[in-house]
Amino acid sequence: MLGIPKDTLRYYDRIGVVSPPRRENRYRRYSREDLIDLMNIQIMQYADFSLDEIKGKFSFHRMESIDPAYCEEVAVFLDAKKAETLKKIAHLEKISQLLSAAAGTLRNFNPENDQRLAEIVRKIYKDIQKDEPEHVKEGCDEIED
Amino acid sequence: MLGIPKDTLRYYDRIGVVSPPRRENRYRRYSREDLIDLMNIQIMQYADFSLDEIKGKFSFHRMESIDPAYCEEVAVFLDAKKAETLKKIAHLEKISQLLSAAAGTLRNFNPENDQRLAEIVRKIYKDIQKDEPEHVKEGCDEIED
DNA sequence: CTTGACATTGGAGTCTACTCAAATGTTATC
DNA sequence: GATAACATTTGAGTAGACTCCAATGTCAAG
Repeated sequence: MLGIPKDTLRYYDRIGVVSPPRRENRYRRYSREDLIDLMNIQIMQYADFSLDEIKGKFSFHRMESIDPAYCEEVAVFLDAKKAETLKKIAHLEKISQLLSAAAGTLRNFNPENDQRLAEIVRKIYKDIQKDEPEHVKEGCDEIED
Repeated sequence: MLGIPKDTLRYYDRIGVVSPPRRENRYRRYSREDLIDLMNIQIMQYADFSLDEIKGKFSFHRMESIDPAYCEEVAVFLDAKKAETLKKIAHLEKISQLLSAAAGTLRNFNPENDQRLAEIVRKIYKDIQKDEPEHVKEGCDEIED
């Protein structure tokens, strides 16, 4: 119905993401609620959430009354994810620039293009190093070959 | 020197990404060229290339003269990667909208927010389905519970 | 010559989200 | 009742990029 392979449904059951009740023959029977859960999972996977993050959250439709504290908790979680997403976008935009510049330099080797590329690479290199700043700078002249 | 753990360097050697020559004692000795390769790898990993994609490419500095055909080949490869990157950005922008709308709806449950969220979700659902269109639509009313 | 701190190797483990296989159980049809 | 087409389970395999381990080799200092 949702295009989810059966092995995947069994996997979800195993890890406790969506565990439908069973009939007497032990066959799984998915209720409307379960389907809604599964659709939510599809959406959230599209939005880069891991199954672990998805687990348990977003079962509002199973609740009698809506708990505002819980809503706020989830909203905060979504905000964090959004901040992360914006960071990723910024990252990809830098990559996009890098790729353009690199292709440009490859196509014609003028110093202007080369300059531009070098600068972008330098910026990105700084970004990489600030992500893992535990290493020392010195010693870049110890090679002989 | 570059902040790459030794096990990672050995791994790169094993899979043939960067295989430095050895001394008589079989110890690896990284030349300046190797270092440049490793830096390029860091940059390319930042740009979402897999080690497999990186392998062998981008050893321009080892070449005597620059082969324009090879340059063009790599440039085309970079163009493809850029197109992919732009798609990813568009995807993440949708996600960003989704997350805002979802958080908004959670914080105050007015029909306007709800409407907006529902519409975004609908759009995304279409996107998901066009990515894997092999499943049938009918049969959404076979549940009884 | 021993000790410690490095290096080497092959092989195994990690993580995530499936995906597949083999052995067995259930159900509908002929 | 036999057979096909489903369902069930446990357990293992996949990809990618590491990461860790044990056994062993190399080297400089004391």
